[in-house]
This record gives sequence, C-alpha cells and structure tokens, in this order.
Amino acid sequence: MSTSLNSPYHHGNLRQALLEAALIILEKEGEAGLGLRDLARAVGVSAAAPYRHFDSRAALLEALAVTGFQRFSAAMEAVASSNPADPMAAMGKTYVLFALSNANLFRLMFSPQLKKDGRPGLRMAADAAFDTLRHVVGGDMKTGRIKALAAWAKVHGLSILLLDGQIALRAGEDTEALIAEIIGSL
Amino acid sequence: MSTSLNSPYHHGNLRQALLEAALIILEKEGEAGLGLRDLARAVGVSAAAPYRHFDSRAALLEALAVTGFQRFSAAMEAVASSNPADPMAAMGKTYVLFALSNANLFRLMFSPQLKKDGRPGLRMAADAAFDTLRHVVGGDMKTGRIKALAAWAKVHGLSILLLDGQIALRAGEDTEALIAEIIGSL
DNA sequence: ACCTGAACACCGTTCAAGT
DNA sequence: ACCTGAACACCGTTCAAGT
Repeated sequence: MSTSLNSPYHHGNLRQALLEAALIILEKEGEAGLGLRDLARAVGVSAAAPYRHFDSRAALLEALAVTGFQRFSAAMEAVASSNPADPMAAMGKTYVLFALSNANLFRLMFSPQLKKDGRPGLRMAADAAFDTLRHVVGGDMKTGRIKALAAWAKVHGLSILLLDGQIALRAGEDTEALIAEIIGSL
Repeated sequence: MSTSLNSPYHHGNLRQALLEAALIILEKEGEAGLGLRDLARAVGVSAAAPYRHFDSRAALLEALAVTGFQRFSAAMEAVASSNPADPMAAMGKTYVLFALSNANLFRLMFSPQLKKDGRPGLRMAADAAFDTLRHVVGGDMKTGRIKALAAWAKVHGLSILLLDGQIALRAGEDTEALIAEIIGSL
C-alpha cells in the first residue's frame, strides 16, 4: 500500500511492486482497465520490463487471482476458528462480505478467461480455498454434499447479484442485514 | 443461423447480419474473442462499416445482451405458462439450463463492464426479465421477498459455479440430476 | 541479471472520400 | 444513405542492445 517515490525498483524487487500497484489499479479500474503498459508506467519502468517477471498479462492476472484466493482462504479460516454460534451463517456472511469489499479481485478469481487457459497455479489456489471451506462445513455440521453445494451456490450467487447491483435495496435497508436474512433463510 | 455467401449486406441490412454473426462468435470464442474488426471481416465488410449501425463495440455488446435477456424472459415465461407441478423448481431448472446452454451470452448479460457504462437499454431489458420472474414467483407461491431473493441467489450461483466448472461432477453423475437435487434442497 | 528503445502486428475509432 | 481506405492513438509482445 506504499506509493513510495524513492523507488528501489531499478535493481530492486520489481515483481512485488508490480503486484502491489496492479491490485490497486484492479480494484479502482477493473480488469479491463489494468493494462500492462499503464502498470509499467505507474511503477515507473519501461513497457517491456514486466516481461522479466511475468510471461504475459494473463500470467500477471493469474498471480493476482491466486493472492485473492489466499486472502479468501485466510478470511474463511479466521471465522471458522473463531467458533461462531452458527458456523454456516458466519462463513456465508464472510464469503459475501469478502466479495463486496474486494469486488474486482473476486470477479477476477472467477474469471472464465483465466480459467480457460488452465494455468495450474490458479486451479490449485482455488481448490485449496474450497477444500478449506468444505472441510469446515463438513466438520462442523453434518451437511451432506448436496446441502453444502446448495449453500455455496446461494452464497456465491448472492455475492455476484449484489456485486452487479442486481438486487435492489429498499429505502433505508442495510446491505449487511439483508445478507444475514437471506443466508438465514435456509 | 444462416452463413449465406450470397450476402445482401452491400446495401441490405448489415445490422442484423452483424448481430447474427456476433452471437455465433460470442458463443464460440467468448466476449474477449469478439473483435469488431474480426466481426466485420466475418461478415465481409470493411472495418469501419459496423460504425454505421453501432456507436461502439460496447453498443454492439449491449445489443447482444439485450437479446439475451429477451430470450431468457421467453424461456421463463414458457415454463411458467406450462403450469408445472412445482413452479419454483421448474423455473429454477430452466434458469440454470438457459445459463448452461448460452454460456457466454449469459455471462455477457451480467457483465459488469456493460453495466458500468449504464446503457439504458440493458437495464430495461434486465428489469423486464426479472419482473417477469418476480411476478411468476410471487403469484404462484406465497414466497416472501427474502425467500424469493434467496431462491434467485441459489439458482444464479449454481449457474455460475457450473459455468465456471467450479462444481466437480462425480463419476457417472448427471448434470441435470445434480441441478434438480440442489434446487430441490429448499 | 535486469532493464530500455524501438519495432511488429494488432486493436477500436474517426473521417474524408467514394458510390 | 451506406460503405471504403487510410489514418490515429493505442495495445500486448518481442528482441537486440545497453548497464
């Protein structure tokens, strides 16, 4: 989160600097607004420089998505290990709130574009994140696979519909309260 | 669906021809693979020609998304008016199957990119589609708003998770059966 | 080993000019 | 009125060359 001007990139760790700047641009401009040339410019380096650290724009996006899944896993594990009264509801709420506060990163994590070129790192990160989720759900409650999938679908769908502004809030209605109500309705 | 070579575009209705070709390319290549120049080439016209009928690439995509919502509405109304035993389940199944058999069109319909530049036509088409959905659900069953939103979220999430290949099918498992089971689990 | 400058093959978009 | 050709300002990516 440092926009340091006394930049050590010139023979420092450009890779990390690119990732940090990319995350900021991503969240502000969306995936389409994250150009490699812009990114290089933002970091004060030539247009070709990023290619020393990432094979392509897709590889850079994949790296971002992977850190997204890691942050997601961390958030889910944090709630799970806090032993909430209703683990399922608590995790669902965390899922949706993560999506809302990391909108473009969340969308990138599920980008079909990225998945299409089958980069192994992304698949692994995603699997790890969902394994965590499955274990917690499967461990704390005796939910069968179907119920677990249904809960996942509901929470994921709610995240995306809210993200896309598809669910209209009523006057004076609180987003968080609505989330709790919808998750609460089995 | 006609790839006629005796093309009447030269002073015919290029707009329609562009839309038809675009739908085919979209479903085959995805949104990112649908370039205006490629499209013009596919239709046998100069790169600048589409601009007589669409202000921009975004305008073309919006037109595609609008027809997507129209087809979606039609599909939902068709099931609804067939008076199925369990209207909620029947509509849910139709929803998911529509998404699966129109993968890239469905994704385009919910593209945040498109929504961001707030084209009125798209918003109207989307609202019309969901109004239909809400009326049918609200009319046939006494589901409250929360339950309706929860059902919508579940069905939408299931669509996207399946589309993204995030839900792994077990050996010999049928997609349609899984959909029915998940939707069935209240 | 890491970065730059210049180039290549593309884009979307504009605009004068053709019919 | 509708379409073309050529141009503009961009891309992502490559590669020789610099340090």
